[in-house]
Amino acid sequence: MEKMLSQSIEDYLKAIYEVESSEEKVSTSALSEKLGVSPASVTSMVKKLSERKLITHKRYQGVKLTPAGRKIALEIIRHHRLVELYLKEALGVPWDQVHQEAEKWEHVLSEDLEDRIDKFLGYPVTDPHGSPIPRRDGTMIVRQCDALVDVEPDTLVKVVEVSDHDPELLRYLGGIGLYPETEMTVVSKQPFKGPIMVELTGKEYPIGRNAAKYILVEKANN
Amino acid sequence: MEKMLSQSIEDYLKAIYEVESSEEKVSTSALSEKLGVSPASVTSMVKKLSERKLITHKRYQGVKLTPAGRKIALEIIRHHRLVELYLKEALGVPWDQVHQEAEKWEHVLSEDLEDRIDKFLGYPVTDPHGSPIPRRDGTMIVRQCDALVDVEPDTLVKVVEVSDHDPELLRYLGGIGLYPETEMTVVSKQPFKGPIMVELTGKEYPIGRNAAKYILVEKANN
DNA sequence: AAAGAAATTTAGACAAGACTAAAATAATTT
DNA sequence: AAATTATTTTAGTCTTGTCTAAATTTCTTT
Repeated sequence: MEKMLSQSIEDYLKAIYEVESSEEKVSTSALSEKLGVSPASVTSMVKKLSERKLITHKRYQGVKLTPAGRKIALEIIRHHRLVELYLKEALGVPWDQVHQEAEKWEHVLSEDLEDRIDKFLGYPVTDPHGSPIPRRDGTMIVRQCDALVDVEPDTLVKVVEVSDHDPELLRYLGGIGLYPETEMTVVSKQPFKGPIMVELTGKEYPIGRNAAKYILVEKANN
Repeated sequence: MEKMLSQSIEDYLKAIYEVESSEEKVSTSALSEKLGVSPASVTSMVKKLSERKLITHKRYQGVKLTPAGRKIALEIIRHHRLVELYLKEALGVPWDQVHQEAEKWEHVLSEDLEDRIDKFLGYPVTDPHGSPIPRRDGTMIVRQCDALVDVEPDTLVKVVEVSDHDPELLRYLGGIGLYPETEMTVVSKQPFKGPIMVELTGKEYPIGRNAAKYILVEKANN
């Protein structure tokens, strides 16, 4: 018996999940930033979500998802990632555009359609950016990997995941052939916070330090 | 340069278009009924739509779409019908369910995705219920046809269109093999407002008078 | 033509979710 | 430790779209 949740609530829960994944504390300001909404708005929504037992909250100390809240967040993320992959596979939408489309579609996907899409795609486990797709039961496989920016030069790595939030970065990476599963060598890290040079398909390309934070890799078994 | 319209506004414009197609006047109560909101709510939305020049309105006399309003209504209907057909063709959603899914999807379809779906489907002209799909330029082909309820017995007809609003009716019709393009013979009209008997694939089936209002047919060239 | 019924509009309230400005608390610097 | 700065919360407002109840207008009946 699914309760009907507003799109706003779904967006907040998803944002909280995502901040929880990368930061220690889920602060009001982090959510404000992420959702493009004023801090005051976050506070009032946080109050509502607490009342509904979807998060816990101690004044001035950030929020945490309850199991119920996490379940919903993962369901939305599942929708999002299935839709991303579906749009790419079935309709040929380029990988730098699927994210913004999915932001809208994730909220209108029925369970029935979710299942049909899942089946059509052959029960996939990752989306076009390499992010794991949560299962229907609210579990998700998390892989151990490193940010490209932290990898030492002269290492052969395999791309695991690329953040989907910056279309321009995705276009650049797509242009040089850098996708999840791509293997490449970290050649050097230029000094003074300069770019990281990587080699793939025989050529060298620069990747900015900031961008390299959002590219997750694992050491390839060379 | 598309103005961003709320889902409510889109729903009202679509409802007005649909009522305009079948009734003389688009009354407050008809919209109230169709949209499932109170008459008072309709009045206040009507005021807003008038101000935006999407409809014209004379107090106590119903509303009319302006060309701008009609363009938007047809765009939403185009989305709706493309999505209906797409869900059926690409994902195998049964024809009695596509309507309610499309009610949600029609509001989140980008122009780019609209084009991709249109192309995928081979630029179709009708949806799964036989309704014409408006073109991108805001035009729509309207066909001349009769309600099944008005057809004289002993006539060979071809089904043109079936209303998509009652899933149960659609399931029944699907069960007896009655779809758009199906040819059948009107055998008799039972007295005392009894059902209409039709023959298709060698068998006779009853269709209620009320249902028969929502089945549009044309005389087949026998 | 007047009375009653039906439809429409007005008036006022409410919920969701956003905002700004100001107050309260926490963190940082001196 | 006090002062300054940053973060968070409170208080109050706004917009959108809904509602109910009451008033108005139109339609129908006699």
